[in-house]
Order: sequence, then C-alpha cells, then structure tokens
Amino acid sequence: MRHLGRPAPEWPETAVEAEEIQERLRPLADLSGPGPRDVRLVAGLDVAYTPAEGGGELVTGAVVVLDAATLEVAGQAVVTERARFPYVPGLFAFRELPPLLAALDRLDAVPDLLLCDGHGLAHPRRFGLACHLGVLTGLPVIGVAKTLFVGEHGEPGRERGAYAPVVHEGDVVGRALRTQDGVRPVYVSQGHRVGLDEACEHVLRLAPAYRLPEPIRRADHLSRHRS
DNA sequence: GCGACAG
DNA sequence: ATCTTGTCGC
Repeated sequence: MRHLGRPAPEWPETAVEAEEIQERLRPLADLSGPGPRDVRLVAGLDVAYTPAEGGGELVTGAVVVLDAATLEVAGQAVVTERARFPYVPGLFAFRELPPLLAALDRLDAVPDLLLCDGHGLAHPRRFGLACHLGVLTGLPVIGVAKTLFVGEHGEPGRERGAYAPVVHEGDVVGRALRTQDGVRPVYVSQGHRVGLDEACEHVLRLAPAYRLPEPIRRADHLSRHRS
C-alpha cells in the first residue's frame, strides 16, 4: 500500500507547533458513522521503545493484518527508526506516527480498518493518534486505549459488552468498554470514518478471548520481539 | 501555584 | 513505554 502516508513535509520542532498541526487537521477527521460495511482485513498497530546507542531512543512500529472473519494473520510489517519527537502527553502521535506510517507502506494489501493503541476523539484537543492516523491515511480508524486520558465515566456492568460513556467537558468522547467478564474496561473512541457504536462492535468482536482486541495484541507482540 | 498526564 | 520474580487465583 504505497503512498498512504505523505512523505512528512513538515515536522514540528516544538510542542506549540505540534499542537497547531493538531488544531489544523482536526476538522478533517470524519466522525460520522456508521463506517465501512464489509470489513475483511483489520490491522492492529502498536509501537515499542528501545534506548539507542549514544542517547535518544528507537521506536519500532508494528502492523499486523488479520482476516476479520477467522482472525488469522493475513500480513504484517515492522519498522524501527530513531524517535523524532519527545514524549509529551497529548502529542505522542508525533512519536508513533512515523514508524507506523512506514510500516503501513510496507503492507501488500490495504486494510479495511485500523485499530491503534491510544485514543482518538478522547483527547484534550479531540485529535488523538487514531484521528491523526485516519486523516493521514484516509482509512477508517478506531482508537483503543488501556487507560483513561481525559474525561470521566461511571462503572460499566461487570459482563463482557457492558459499557459506560466517557464524558469530557460536556461531550461524549468515547466509551469504557468491558471486553471480558470482570476485567478492566478498555477505552474506545472514534478516530476516523467509524461511528462509536460500530467501533465498539468491532472491538468486541475482535476481542473474543482477551482484554485487548487480537489485532492490537499481535502488533504489540511483534513490536517487542523486533525491538 | 501544584500535581496529573494516551504510550 | 520501560525497569522486573514470584505468586495468588481460576
């Protein structure tokens, strides 16, 4: 899938510049549902970190594509490079985007849906990694995070499938979704071209046995073994 | 002003 | 994210 990620023409030097980019791209995120009809290939993305020789750090972006029906691996790609931005809460897309876009470019087939670790709409400026990834690739993206970043929510029911809306500054920005009975919920938020209801349905269907959806678990494992 | 803060 | 062993429980 060549040319999905633009050859980064401008990259922020400061946090202020990074925030300006988020503000400028935010309107481009499509938050209208429902989203793609028939999803055949789903990709999970994750990044692992490694200290680099002589200072700095390396980021390893991994993408694992699964057959949405059987959950069997249909493709994968891994890319390791030097981190281009420091970790700043709210701006970590600028750390993970480069290796992820590079890995996506190495895929043979274009996925119908992307699942990334981290938030989408549930972000201080409503433009987390999932939204940024969607705007840059044009693909439908769902954000799945392990911890709450912004907003608050009630305790979802104990059973798999139960959920509670995450509200931030008066807006519903996502959901705390229980993917397995009795386990901590994951935080699902819209990234691009997928409705919230549909996003939760996809996450639930893709997480038949563990807390995190299978595509993300596979990407997590791949990024570690190759970093 | 102080602390907290996706990964 | 990463640093880290065993251990309690299903």
